[in-house]
Amino acid sequence: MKLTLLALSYFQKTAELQHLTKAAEALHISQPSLSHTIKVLETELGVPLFSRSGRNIVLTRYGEILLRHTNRIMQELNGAQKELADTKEAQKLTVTISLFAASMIIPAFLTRFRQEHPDIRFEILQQHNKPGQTNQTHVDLSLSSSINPIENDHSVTLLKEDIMLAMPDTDPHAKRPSVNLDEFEKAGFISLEAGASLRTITDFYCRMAGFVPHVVLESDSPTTVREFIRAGLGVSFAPRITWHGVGGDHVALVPIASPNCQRYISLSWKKGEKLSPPAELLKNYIKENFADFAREYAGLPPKR
Amino acid sequence: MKLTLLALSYFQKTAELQHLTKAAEALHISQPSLSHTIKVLETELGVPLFSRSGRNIVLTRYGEILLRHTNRIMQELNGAQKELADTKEAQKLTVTISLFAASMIIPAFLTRFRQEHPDIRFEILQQHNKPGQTNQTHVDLSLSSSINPIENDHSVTLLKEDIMLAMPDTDPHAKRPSVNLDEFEKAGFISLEAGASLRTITDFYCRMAGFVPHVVLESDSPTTVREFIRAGLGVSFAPRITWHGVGGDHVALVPIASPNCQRYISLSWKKGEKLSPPAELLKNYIKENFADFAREYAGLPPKR
DNA sequence: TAAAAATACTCCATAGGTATTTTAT
DNA sequence: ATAAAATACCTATGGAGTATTTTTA
Repeated sequence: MKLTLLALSYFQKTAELQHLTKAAEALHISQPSLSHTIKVLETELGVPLFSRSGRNIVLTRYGEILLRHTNRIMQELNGAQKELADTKEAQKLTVTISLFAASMIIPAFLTRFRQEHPDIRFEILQQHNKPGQTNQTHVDLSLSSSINPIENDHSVTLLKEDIMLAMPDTDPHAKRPSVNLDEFEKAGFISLEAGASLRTITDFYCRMAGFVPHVVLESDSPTTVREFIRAGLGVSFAPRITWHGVGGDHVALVPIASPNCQRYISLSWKKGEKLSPPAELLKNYIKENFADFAREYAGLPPKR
Repeated sequence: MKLTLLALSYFQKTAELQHLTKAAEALHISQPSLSHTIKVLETELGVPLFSRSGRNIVLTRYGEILLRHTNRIMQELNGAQKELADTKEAQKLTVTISLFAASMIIPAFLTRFRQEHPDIRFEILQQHNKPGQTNQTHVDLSLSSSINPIENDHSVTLLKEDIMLAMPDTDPHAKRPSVNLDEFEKAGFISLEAGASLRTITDFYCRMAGFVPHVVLESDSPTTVREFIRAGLGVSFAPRITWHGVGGDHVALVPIASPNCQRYISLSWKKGEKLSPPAELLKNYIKENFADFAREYAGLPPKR
């Protein structure tokens, strides 16, 4: 295939003007060059596209056929370039956020942010640790949790929260002011899938209490977990603030006296690379407002 | 514009397989070459098309956009090539005929030919001597008329016919067995446009008779001419055989005694170049059958 | 004769190749 | 250790140029 878009666009212009010299001028190339390119195109297609009519040239029937298709091809090509440019432009206003924690609370939080910056768009990624898909897409910000606070040049700790136990209000422990984790060695746990950030933390606390939790069901949504608890399927760890939705009718939240179960929610951003303006904006907004927003969301008073 | 169809087709294949090495193999080029071509394409468009996912590659959102458009472009391109090939094929079965004479009789004649060769198609050109349009299209056969018979390596004379005068049957000359042309020195003539083959011949005969015809109206269709004669607008030269349609109700055809007015219809074909099989077929068919067909058409007995 | 297209040649940008390195399983 | 992509560097084809010739109004 020797066909090129260049040759086709030259052909298109030449067909429009039906005049080699003028077309060459309009295309900013020399007349012999255009003449040659057209000839190559004709040889390649095996049909004459133009025929001389006196001093000038006119399209042959083949030329007319090719012109129709060429017009559509060029239109398609321009459409592609325009769509790419538009998408690229839109992407500049998009902040990509990777969520390893606090996924319940984030939609409401971002909704509040959007009231101040309605032109900024978000892209939320939650499909972590999926095999074979080392999520390549560049990520501006990410929210995660850990046992100890994180503080470095590309991360900041936003919030410390206690991890409680959620259980049916029919459970013998439900009325107690607090429980010890080792009392639940034999209990069935409903928890996040292995590898998730909270799961790693709670597994650690269970090991501290001297057992490996017996997981009866894995789910990644607090609302779903609540339904299972209510149905009596088991108990679940419940971060006091960000999983506030777990509590409610027939589900009791009990503090854990020992070990001292807590986690830290932290925000990280791209290291080295400079954040886009909208991402920088959102980063600062999260730093300043996330903790208060979360406590308010959980019905607690603002801290400090 | 550095975009090439080649690069797009490579991209298309690579997108389909999401695998550089396999795509390179399928495209019969080396992997580094393909890698490079894709990179150039990405630079040209200013967006990443693929991103690495572990060992392999996956389309980015930009890649998906481009792929949609590329598929349409390639489809359009294949459509163009197919349509050109089909047209070229059809053209092989088309005979192009240029008519300078006998245009009235030709449709009926070709209809008879088509009964024997229904797959052959015709292209009839009649717009002669149009300024600026030296009809470029290649012509297989042409029919023309002249005062003297033509016989050479690319022409043959088909028919000799008398040229008569057509006039309203109310004209004083209409009942005469024959007339002399000089009697019509003052008459109004209806004739073909200047430059037409018959017009050139009749102008010559008028000059022989000592006058320049006073043309009141030009028309190129015998049926139209007949209507004008019937309306009393003037008289007209009428070749006895090929213009047979001129005679009829209220229009008389009178032989010309002096000068001896006649013309020869001849067939010419491309000189030097070989005729296509259908054109050769039609050439021979015309040579053998045109004269008899014309005489029959004119209600005359076959000659010789 | 002059305007247009075609031809002849020269040059260089780029598609394509081979060899090698980097990246990730 | 191996499969895949990326990089480095070299080669050669074809697109573009200038100069010239051919065609035709």
